[in-house]
Amino acid sequence: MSPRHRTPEPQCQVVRTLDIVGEKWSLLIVRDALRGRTRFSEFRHSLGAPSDILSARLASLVESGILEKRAYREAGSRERSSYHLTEAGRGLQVVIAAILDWNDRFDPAPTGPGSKIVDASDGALVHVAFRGNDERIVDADDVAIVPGEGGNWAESAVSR
Amino acid sequence: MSPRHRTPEPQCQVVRTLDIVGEKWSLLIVRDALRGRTRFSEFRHSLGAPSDILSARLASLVESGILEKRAYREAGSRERSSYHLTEAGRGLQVVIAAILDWNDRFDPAPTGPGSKIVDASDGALVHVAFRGNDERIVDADDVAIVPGEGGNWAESAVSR
DNA sequence: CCATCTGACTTGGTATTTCCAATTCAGAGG
DNA sequence: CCTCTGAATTGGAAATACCAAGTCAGATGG
Repeated sequence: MSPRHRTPEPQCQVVRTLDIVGEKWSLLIVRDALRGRTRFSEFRHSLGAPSDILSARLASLVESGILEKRAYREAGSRERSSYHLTEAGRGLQVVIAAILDWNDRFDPAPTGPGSKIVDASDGALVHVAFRGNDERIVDADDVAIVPGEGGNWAESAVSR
Repeated sequence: MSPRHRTPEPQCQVVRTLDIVGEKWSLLIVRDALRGRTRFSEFRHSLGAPSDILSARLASLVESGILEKRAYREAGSRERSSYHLTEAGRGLQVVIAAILDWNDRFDPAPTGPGSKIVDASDGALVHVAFRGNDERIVDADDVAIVPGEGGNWAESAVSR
């Protein structure tokens, strides 16, 4: 079940991240969680995912520290589990937001955007951008992705 | 082959985007393309993906306007195809960058980051952040994802 | 020309993953 | 007990990915 542990451990951040949220439904669960959903039945209804994979994905997201499992009890029901974003899970908001921005720009839904990102204080629209070490905004055309310390890009099949 | 066209067309931007780059290998191909790779053999070597699915993914990325197919000819070889990012494809750099940032922060590779994002002019590190309508940086804790015009979040299984 | 080489696909068979329906399971309540 | 409800599991069908081998087109070379 777990692509969470592989041999050897990949160094590419994209591969590492996809190992955590790259399986089908995983990122949509995170999106739903960011929308405030916490329960199995809520995810099930809003996503329409099969219950067996939903069950598996929730477990795997808990295992990788994206969600945290808590117990809750509704009056007249037995104890059940709810799933809450951890700090790491909330951190994925930027990734989701980048996806929203990208899609609005390059593949907008005819009915208009399903979600938008706003400043919680005033409701103003917010977008994702590149920021330098100071608070300066850097134009997307001026940034480049270059190898880091752990990066051997030229290697074959190891950049995974 | 094509999840590119579905019934009905999903309004959630995340679903729409995953329909384009959510299949296995797709986003890694984009990452490689951002690193400057353009040829089938280059993708094949650096990714280690099976040639049949690499072939299918390249075709599907071309079809959805992320990559553009061009012909090239190496001295002493027959004409072949190379794959270049379109504007939409280059736009995915922000998404990739957000993933890099997230992974560095919450799941860093023991050997150090495989890639980093820099300002091309001075090589300084650059990060992904939220930006308001002016050039003001908005703290991640102060942003919220809310329904847009096309968003009926409460609905069941339609938020797909 | 016919044979051979090389890189880019295809193909055929197997393994893995997802899907779906039906079932089980754990309590709560009658 | 018997039933109800929501979460999780099971078994089998379908889709997807994987792997090795084969094709195919055009260059090179006898």
